[in-house]
Amino acid sequence: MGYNLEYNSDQVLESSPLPMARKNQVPMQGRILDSVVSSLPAEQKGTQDQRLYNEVLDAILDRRLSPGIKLKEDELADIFSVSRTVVRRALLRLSHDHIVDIQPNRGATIIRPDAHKAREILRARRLIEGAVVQEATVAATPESLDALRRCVEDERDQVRRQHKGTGLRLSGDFHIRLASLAQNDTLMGYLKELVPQTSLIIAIYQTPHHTQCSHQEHFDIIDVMATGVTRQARAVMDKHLQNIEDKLDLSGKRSPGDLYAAFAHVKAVEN
Amino acid sequence: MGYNLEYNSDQVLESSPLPMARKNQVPMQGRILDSVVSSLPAEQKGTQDQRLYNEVLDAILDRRLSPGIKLKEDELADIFSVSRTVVRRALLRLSHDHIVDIQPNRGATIIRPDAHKAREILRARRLIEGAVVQEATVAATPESLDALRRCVEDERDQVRRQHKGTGLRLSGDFHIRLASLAQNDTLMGYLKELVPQTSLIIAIYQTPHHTQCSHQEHFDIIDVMATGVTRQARAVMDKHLQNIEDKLDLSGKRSPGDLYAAFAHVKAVEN
DNA sequence: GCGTAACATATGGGATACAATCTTGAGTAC
DNA sequence: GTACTCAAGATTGTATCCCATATGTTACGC
Repeated sequence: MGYNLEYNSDQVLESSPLPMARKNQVPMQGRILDSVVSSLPAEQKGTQDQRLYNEVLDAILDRRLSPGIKLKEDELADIFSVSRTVVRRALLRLSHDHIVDIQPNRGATIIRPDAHKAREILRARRLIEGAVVQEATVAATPESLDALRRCVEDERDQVRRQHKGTGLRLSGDFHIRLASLAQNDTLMGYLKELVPQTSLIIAIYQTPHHTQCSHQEHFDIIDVMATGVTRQARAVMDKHLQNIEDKLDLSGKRSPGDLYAAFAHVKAVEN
Repeated sequence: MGYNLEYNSDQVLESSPLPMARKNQVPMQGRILDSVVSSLPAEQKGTQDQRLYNEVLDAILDRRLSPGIKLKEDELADIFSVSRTVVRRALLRLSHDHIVDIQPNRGATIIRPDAHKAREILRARRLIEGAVVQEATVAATPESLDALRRCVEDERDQVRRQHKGTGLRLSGDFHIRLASLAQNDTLMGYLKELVPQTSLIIAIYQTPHHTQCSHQEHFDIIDVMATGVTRQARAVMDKHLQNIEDKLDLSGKRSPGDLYAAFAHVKAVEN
C-alpha cells in the first residue's frame, strides 16, 4: 500500500466506519482503481513512477506490449522524459506485482505466464475472492451495493464505445471494488495483484469467442450478495471465475513466443 | 520473484519433478529460507539490497528494532557501507511486503500493525495455509515429508541454544517449506509475505507465557499430512494458527509506542 | 571452413551531486 | 503569553556519472 490506502477508506468505502485505520500500514501498489484515483482532490497526482507503472501496465493490457518484450530502462526514460531512477522504481514495482520479470544484469521483460501458471492464478483468485465475497456480503449495505451496481453500469457503457484493453481493466475494477467492501486490506492487496495478472493472462490466452468478464455476471453477483446468503454468493463468484477460465485456451503449448515452450522437447531430453 | 525462485525448486524441493517451473515469473521476496540461500553455490551471494532487506528484517524479528522506528536512508547507507540507492531499493521492497511504511518525503518507518490488522493477517493465513496444506498433502511424498521433519528437528535443536528472534524466524521457515510442497508459487508468495508479518505481530503482542510456534504442533501437522487425509490436515493447520492467535494479547489498546494509541482517549474527544 | 577466444558495444547496477520538501526552532507581532 | 511567520537544518527525491556485466562481432588458430 503506501499511498492509496487512503482512498480505499475515504473514497470507495465512504460508508466505512473505521476511524482507527489511520495511516498505519500501507501497501505499495499502483494500478487499478485509477478511475477512483483520478477523482481525487487533484493535488495527489501520484508520483512519477506511479504514472510509469500505470502506463506500462495499460500498454500491456491494451496489448500494445506483449509478454516477452524487453523493457529497456534507457528507452523508457527517454519516452517518458524521466531519469532512469524512476524507471527502475517503476520496474521494481511491476516485478513485485509479477507483471515483469527482472533478471540481475539482464533487465526487465514482460512476464509470460504459462498455462500452468495461469491456472494457478485463477485458482488463487477463486480461493481469495471466495472468502472476500463472503465477507463482503456480510458487510454490504444496500447503499454500497447500489454504488457497486452503478460502477458496473458505468463500465458497461464505457466498454461499448471503447476498445478491448480498457474493457479488460474496467472489468477488473469491479472485483477490486467488491473486495473493498469486505474491509480486509490484506486480501484486497493480494487481489490487486491477481487482477492485473489475470488480465494479462486473458490478453494472452483469450479465444476468438471471448467476451470478457461478462457484465451480466457481475450484476448477478451483486444480486446474490443483496440476498445476504453468503454461501451462495461464494458459489456464484466461483462460477464466474470458472467461466473466465473456461473461456481461455489453456490447452497447452500456447504462449506464443516463449522459446522454452517452443523447444520444450529439446530441453526435456537434457533432464 | 526474480532471484530466489531457483533455490526453492533446486534446493528445498530437490524432490520436485517440475522442470517446467523454469525461470518464468519470479518473486521479489527476500528473507526467509536464508539458511537455504546461504548453502548455495556461493557465487550467488544475492544482490546488496537483498542483504539489506534481510538484515533489517532480522533486526526487526530479533526485536533490535521495534515498530514505529524511523529508518533513515543516510544512516542505513552509512552502517552497511552502501549508497542510498541500494538502501532505497531495500526499503521499497520492505514496504511492498508490508514490513515498513513509506510516506512520500517522510521516509520509512517500521510498520505497527494494530490488533485489528493482526487478526486480519492471521485470518488470511488460515485461509491460504488451509488451501496450501491441502495441496501439499496431496503432493507430498514420504521423502519430502521426512525432509520436512528433519527441518523441524533442526529448528528445534537450534532454538534450544539460540535466542528468541532467531527462533521466530526458524519456525516461520517451516511454514514456507511446507508451502513449497504444494507447488503453488502464487500462494507461496503470499505466504512469504504473511509469515514475516506474523512474526512481527508475535514480537509485538506476545504474552509472557508465549512459547512460539510449538515444534510439537509442527510435527503433528506433518504426521497428519502423512496420513493423506487432506481435510484433517487442513483442520490441524487451522488449529495451529488459531493457537498462535490465542497466545497473543490482542485485547485492544496494546501496540506499545504508538502515540495515537497511547493518547487515544485524548484523540477520541476530538472526534 | 569451423570453432573458439578476444574485443567492442550496449545495458543494467551503484554512487554521488543537486534539487525539492518537510520539520523544527527562533523570532516577532498581536 | 500566545500564535503566527519565516528561516535554517535535515531528509528524501531526482538526475547523472562511472563501473560491472552481458551479449554481439570479429579475428585468429586449428
